[in-house]
Amino acid sequence: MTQISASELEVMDVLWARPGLAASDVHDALGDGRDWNVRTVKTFLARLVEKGALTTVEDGRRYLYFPAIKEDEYKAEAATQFIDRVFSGRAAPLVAHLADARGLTREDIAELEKLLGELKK
Amino acid sequence: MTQISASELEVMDVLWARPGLAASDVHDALGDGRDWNVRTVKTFLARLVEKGALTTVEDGRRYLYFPAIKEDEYKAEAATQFIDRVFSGRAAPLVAHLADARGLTREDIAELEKLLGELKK
DNA sequence: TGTGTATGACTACAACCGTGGTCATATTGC
DNA sequence: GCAATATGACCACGGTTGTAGTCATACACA
Repeated sequence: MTQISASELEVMDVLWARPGLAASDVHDALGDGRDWNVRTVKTFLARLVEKGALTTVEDGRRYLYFPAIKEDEYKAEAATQFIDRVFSGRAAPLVAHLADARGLTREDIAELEKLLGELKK
Repeated sequence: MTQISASELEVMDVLWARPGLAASDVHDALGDGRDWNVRTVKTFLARLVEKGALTTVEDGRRYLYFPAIKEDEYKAEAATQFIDRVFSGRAAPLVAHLADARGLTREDIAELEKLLGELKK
């Protein structure tokens, strides 16, 4: 439902992993490869609050940020939307494309098999 | 690579299925549920040409549109990007989410199993 | 032969996105 | 106590996207 951009999602990932960070902590946590200006990160945080994806708790003169939506639910929804949009709702072709495009690892395959085994029950 | 929006992708889908349509034919083919104004469709077509996703052939005083990129290649790339963006590059969690979110059909599961069988070879 | 209609070229415009600047203020380290 | 720094509030700006409008022209039919 809530439309979250790619960059915003990176911010969400940080906060799903460690809820309750302040803006500068999020900035630090993004560190690797992502050298956004702190203000850029703050813009994303503000937009995520506007969109209802984060909530804030005041902590002195700053805010702590908490996810307002569940990671699993958001990602399941995103996956569904993506498959609908690109693969007309069919999951199998997606997996086939992945296999083609990047070669699933032996572990991926094992994991998928295990999953399918469970699904059959 | 080429950035194609969700709406533009619907147009591409029409032309991947039936290359060489004119703008008004694309408009008609979209019909179901999609009641974009013809001009809107033309805007998408023009943008797709700009982006190098379509090429045109003159046909009297109108254009026929042809895909300039392959459906399979584009979708494989899109799938890879999506998984990287949302699932840190791991395919299995995606399938798990799908199973959760929408319930894969028995056919989906069978198809995936067949696929995995082939991949193991 | 004049008028509606299809078509392409160009234009518009608001919302969203990536990116960060400005300004006022609060805090902290010397 | 004062200067550097951190923080939030607000603003900016160009690119993309969804959604068409306008204009000139070309054909098709009455």
